[in-house]
Amino acid sequence: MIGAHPLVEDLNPEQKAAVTIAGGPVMVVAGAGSGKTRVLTHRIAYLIREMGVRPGAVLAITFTNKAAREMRERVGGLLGSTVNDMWVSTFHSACARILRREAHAFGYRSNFSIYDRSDSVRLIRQCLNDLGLDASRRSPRGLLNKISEAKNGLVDYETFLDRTEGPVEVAEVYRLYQQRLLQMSAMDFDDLLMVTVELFGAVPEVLERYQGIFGHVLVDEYQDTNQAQYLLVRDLAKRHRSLFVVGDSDQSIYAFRGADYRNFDRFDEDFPEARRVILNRNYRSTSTILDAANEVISANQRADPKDLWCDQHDGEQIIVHRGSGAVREARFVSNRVRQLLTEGYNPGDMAVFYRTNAQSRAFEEALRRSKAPYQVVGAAAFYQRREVKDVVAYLQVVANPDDGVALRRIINTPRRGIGRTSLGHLERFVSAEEVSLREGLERADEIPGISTRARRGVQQLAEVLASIKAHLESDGVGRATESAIFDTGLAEMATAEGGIEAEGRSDNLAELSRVAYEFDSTLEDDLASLEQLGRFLEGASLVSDPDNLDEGAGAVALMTVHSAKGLEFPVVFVVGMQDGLFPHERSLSDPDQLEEERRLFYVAITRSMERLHLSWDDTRMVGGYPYPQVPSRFLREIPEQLVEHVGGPEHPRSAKGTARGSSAGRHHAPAGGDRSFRRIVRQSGVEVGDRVRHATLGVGRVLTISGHGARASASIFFPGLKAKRELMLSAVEKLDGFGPGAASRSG
DNA sequence: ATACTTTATGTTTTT
DNA sequence: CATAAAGTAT
Ligand SMILES: Nc1ncnc2c1ncn2[C@@H]1O[C@H](COP(=O)(O)OP(=O)(O)OP(=O)(O)O)[C@@H](O)[C@H]1O
Repeated sequence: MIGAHPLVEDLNPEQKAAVTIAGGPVMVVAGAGSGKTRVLTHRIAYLIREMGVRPGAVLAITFTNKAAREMRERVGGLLGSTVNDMWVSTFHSACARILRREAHAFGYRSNFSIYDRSDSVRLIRQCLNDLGLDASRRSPRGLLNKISEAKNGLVDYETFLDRTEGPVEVAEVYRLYQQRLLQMSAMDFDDLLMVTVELFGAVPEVLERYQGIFGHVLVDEYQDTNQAQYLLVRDLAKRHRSLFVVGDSDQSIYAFRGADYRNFDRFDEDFPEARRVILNRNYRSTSTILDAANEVISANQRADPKDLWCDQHDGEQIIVHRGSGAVREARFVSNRVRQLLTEGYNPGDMAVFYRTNAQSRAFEEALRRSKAPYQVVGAAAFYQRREVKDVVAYLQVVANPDDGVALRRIINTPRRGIGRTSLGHLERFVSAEEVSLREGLERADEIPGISTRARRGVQQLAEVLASIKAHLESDGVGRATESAIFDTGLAEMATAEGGIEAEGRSDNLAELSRVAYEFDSTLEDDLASLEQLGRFLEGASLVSDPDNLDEGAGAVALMTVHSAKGLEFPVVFVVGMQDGLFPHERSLSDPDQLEEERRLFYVAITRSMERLHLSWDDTRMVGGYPYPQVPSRFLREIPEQLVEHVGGPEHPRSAKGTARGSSAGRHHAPAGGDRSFRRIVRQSGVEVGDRVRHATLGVGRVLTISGHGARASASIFFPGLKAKRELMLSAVEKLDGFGPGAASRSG
C-alpha cells in the first residue's frame, strides 16, 4: 500500500489516469481484455467516494442486465456498502423506466406494453391486411427490419415518406404500425429508445429534469451503441459534460441492428474537450492467443491499430481441429473437455462458441454422452416459447387492456368457440367503428353475425381476465400468473398432446409460475399491483440470452459468439469454423459485413484466457448427403507457428483425449438451486436403472430412455405414485448415491 | 361455423 | 423444424 488510494491500487497507471480524471468527458478506447469494464466500475466508485457524487446521480449503461447486476455488486464491493439508488442498467431498461413516468406527454399510458420481435411482426401483418397489401408479397419481417432501421436512426414516418423515392408502401405500413402502437399503448424495442430521445427533444423540462438527476453518465461497450442511444447520452450529458464511455471499435458486432461505430466520431465532435485514454495492456490472455487475435483483426481495412501487449508467458498453442461430420467435431470437443477436466479444469472454466444457435445440438449431445455438465445459454429463449407467451399475453392484457396484439393472441386460445368468421366480423366492426379490439369485444352483442357460441366465448374470456386481475390485486403477480395458467385452460392445453413434449411445456409453465412468485418476494417497493405486473412483464420482455448464464453452475457454457461478448473463460472452443458458417454465407458478398464477421471472430478468440481451440468440419451432411466444407478464411489469418493442427485425414483418430477416462464421471455436479429460468440441462448422465428425482413426483427409477440431447425423455417408475410416467430427462435430477443421504438434498 | 389436418414457406447474429 | 395460411372434416 503505497499510500495510494485503495480504489486505484489494483489499476495500472493508464487505468488509474482514466479513473481519476477530475471531470469532463472521457473516452477510453482499448482492445480486448485491457480492463475497460474494470475501469468503468472503478470510475463509478471513485465518483461516489472521492468526488462526493450521490449514487442517485449516476447513470451507468451496460450491455446486458446481468452485466448491470454485476457492476452494481462490484461498485458496492469497492465502496464496502450496497448502493441501491444508482441507475445501472441497459439502455432499454433505463428508457423503459423513464418512459413509464414520462411517456404520457406523447399520449402513451404508463402501463404501455413492450413488444418483442414476434409481437411486432404480428402487428405488421395486421397492418398489411388492413392496408389491403399482400402479406406474402412483402415479408412482414423485412418490413419490420426497414422500420427498425429507420427508428434506430430516429427517422419518423413523415421523414421516411419524404425520403422515399419509389413506392410508398413501406412508409404507409410504418405510419399505420406506429399509429397502432400508440393507440394500443405499446412500444417495440426501438420505440423505447426513439421515443425517449424524441421526448427529450420535444419537452425541454423533461430533458432538464433528467439532466439534473443524472449528473454523471457512463457507457460500457460503447462501440455497439446505435444513433438513438448516442443521442440519448449526448442529450443527457451536453450540459454537465460528465460523460465517460469505454469501448473498442474492433469489437463492434451489432451493426446489423443499427450499431454505428461513427458514434466515436460523433463523440469527438460533440465533446471536443474530451480526454482520451488508451489502454494497451491485456490482462486476460496468453501471448499466443493475443498474437493470434491481433493478426486476425489487422486483416480488417477498418481495424483500429493497437499495441496490445501482455506479460504472460506464451502459453499453449492454439489447437485447430479438423473433423468429418458434426458428430465427430462434437466428439473432439467433448473428449477435450474430458481431458481438461482430468488436468484440473472445472467444467465452468470452459465454453463452446458457435456462430448460429442451430449448431448447439451436436455439442449438447456429445457433452451429454461424455457426462460433462453443460448449460446452453439462451437458445430458444424461455419467454418466446409458445406456451409461455400465451400465459404472458393474458397478463399483458390485464396490465394493458388495449394491447391488441396480446388480446388477439388469446382471444381463442385455448379454443373457446371464437373462430375465423367471428373474428372476421369482429375485425370489420372494429375497423368500421374505429374502436379498439377491447371495445369491440365489450360490444360483441352489437355485432351482427356473431354466433351465440362465440358470444359465450367472449363472455368466458372477460371472466377469466377479471379473475386474473382479482388474483393480482389480492395476492400479487405470482398468484395472477398461476391464475393465467390454470383458470384459462392453458395448463390443460399444455398437457394435452404429444406425451413427451407435454411434460416440457408443463415444466415451462411451472417455471414461469415460480419466476413470478419469486418476483413478488423480491419486490421491495410498495407499488400498486398493476404497476408490479408491469414491471414483471417489462423484465420478461427485456431479458437477454447472456442474462441466463450461471457462472456458479459448474457447467460448460454453450452459446453464440454474440452472447459471449464481454465474458472470459480459461478454455474456449470456437466451433464450426467453415467458410459459409463463420464467416456466414450471408455476409460473404458484402465487405463491411465480412469485416463484422471478422470482428466477431476477434471477440470469440479474445474471450479465452489460456486454451483456445478452433474446430472445423470438412463434411457437412445435408439431407443425408455429404457436402464438402472449406475451412474458414479466418483460420488462415492466424500465424502458423501459433497453431497445432489435429484431426483430419492424416490423423484419423482425433488427436487428444480419446483415452477412456472414467475419472470424468466424478465431475458432474448437478446445478441445483437455479434461481432463474435459465435452461440448464442437468447433466445427470442418467442411465437405465438410475434413481432420479422430479420436483413434484418425487423419487423414481428409470425404466427406459429415448431421444437425444435436450429432448431426451425417459420412462420412469415412481413408487410413490405406483405408476410410471414419461418425462423429459431434463425435468429430473439424478440421485448420485444409493443411500438415503442422496435423497435428502433438495433444491 | 369451428376444429382439425395438411401444405407451404422461410431458417444469422438480437435489445 | 417451426409457424402460418389454406383446405377438409365434423
Ligand atoms: N490492473 C489490472 N490488474 C489485474 N487484472 C486486471 C487489471 N485490469 C483488468 N484486469 C483483468 O483483466 C480481465 C479483463 O478485464 P475487463 O473485462 O475489464 O476488460 P475489457 O477491456 O472490458 O474486456 P473486453 O473488451 O474484452 O470485454 C479481467 O479478468 C480483469 O479482472
